[in-house]
Amino acid sequence: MLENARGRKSSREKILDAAAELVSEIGAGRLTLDAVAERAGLSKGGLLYNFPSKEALLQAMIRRMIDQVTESREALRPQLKPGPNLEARLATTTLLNMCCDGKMQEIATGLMVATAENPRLLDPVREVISETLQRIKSDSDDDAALLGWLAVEGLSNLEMHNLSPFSDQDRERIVQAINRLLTKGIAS
Amino acid sequence: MLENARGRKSSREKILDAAAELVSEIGAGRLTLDAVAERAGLSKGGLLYNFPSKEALLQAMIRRMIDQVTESREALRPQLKPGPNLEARLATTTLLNMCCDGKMQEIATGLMVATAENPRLLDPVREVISETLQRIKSDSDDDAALLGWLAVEGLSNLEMHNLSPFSDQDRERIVQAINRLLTKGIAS
DNA sequence: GTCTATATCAAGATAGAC
DNA sequence: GTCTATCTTGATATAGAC
Repeated sequence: MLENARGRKSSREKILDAAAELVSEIGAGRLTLDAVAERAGLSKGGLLYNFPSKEALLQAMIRRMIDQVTESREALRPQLKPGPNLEARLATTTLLNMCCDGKMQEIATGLMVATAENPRLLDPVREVISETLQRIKSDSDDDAALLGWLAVEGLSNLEMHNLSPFSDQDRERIVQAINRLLTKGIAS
Repeated sequence: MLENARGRKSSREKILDAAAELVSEIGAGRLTLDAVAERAGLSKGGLLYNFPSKEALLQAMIRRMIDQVTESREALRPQLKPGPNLEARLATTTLLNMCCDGKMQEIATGLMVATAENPRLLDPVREVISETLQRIKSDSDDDAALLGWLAVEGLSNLEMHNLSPFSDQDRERIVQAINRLLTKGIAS
């Protein structure tokens, strides 16, 4: 899907890669078509052939980020043992994994550009989040699942913006506490 | 502090108000000095006398947002009954209150502009978050406080970007669950 | 499908009058 | 302290050649 018959990345993919890299390197507000074109190894005209406007490019960036998250979650599904709060565990683990390999930064800053340029670009994200909530609700009885999910949202948001005050040790304890919450629930 | 001897707002304050309003109305990426000046009721020259550059304006916006959060927290302090996890309860309640009156949106989008233009503008925010963590750690023994705080961070982040999938009913349940967590801890 | 050249414009910032 | 006028830059987008 991502490569053509010869096994080489399409211009489209190269452009999206370049844009994602740039956004995490130079910051969201400084993403320009010139820079993207140069990084992707083609001219601005070539870029604008593939994406007729900057907004089209941003839209495609968001779309791809969403698809990556979904893919990660489904790749993880067969590895988790069934049990209570499975969907919540899937959602949280997926997010936590992404934080570590730098992808999350790209996603965050990508979203940043999106909201800065045009809040409507976030519509597909809204939809995914809504679906995730349904999923989590559909397989959990208590509120622990929601709390755990929200805590991970909070943690990854902080990490996305380089605002996390936690040491590695702190983070490890927190992750374990969230897992405990998802398996044992809130004290009654 | 915010008003001069005649009880009228200073230009500085009018400008900061205007900028905050605009950011929540037209989006972070579209905040221009022209627009701010017009909304504040003065010329661009006048604006640039008060804030010599756009970056200076953004910096002041961030500063004021932080101060508002701190003030809210300290105003709340005498109203909460002492007990376990007081600092965590203060932090979470403050955040949750701000979400409701629209201020939070302004803050969020303000931060958005900041990161888009220049990640370093977030340095003071980093500092505040770090202080908050110290505060919370210093008066709680378990991890429930951290989890509750993170969950509220997650919730308010979603609400800040208009991404919250929760109904009023959902939200109410979640807030209660967080309070339960902060008073009763995680099941062991 | 990709390139170069160019039109167009918006925005930040400066200078100097009042 | 605020205004108007102007400079300058940088970025999106178009047009048409290859």
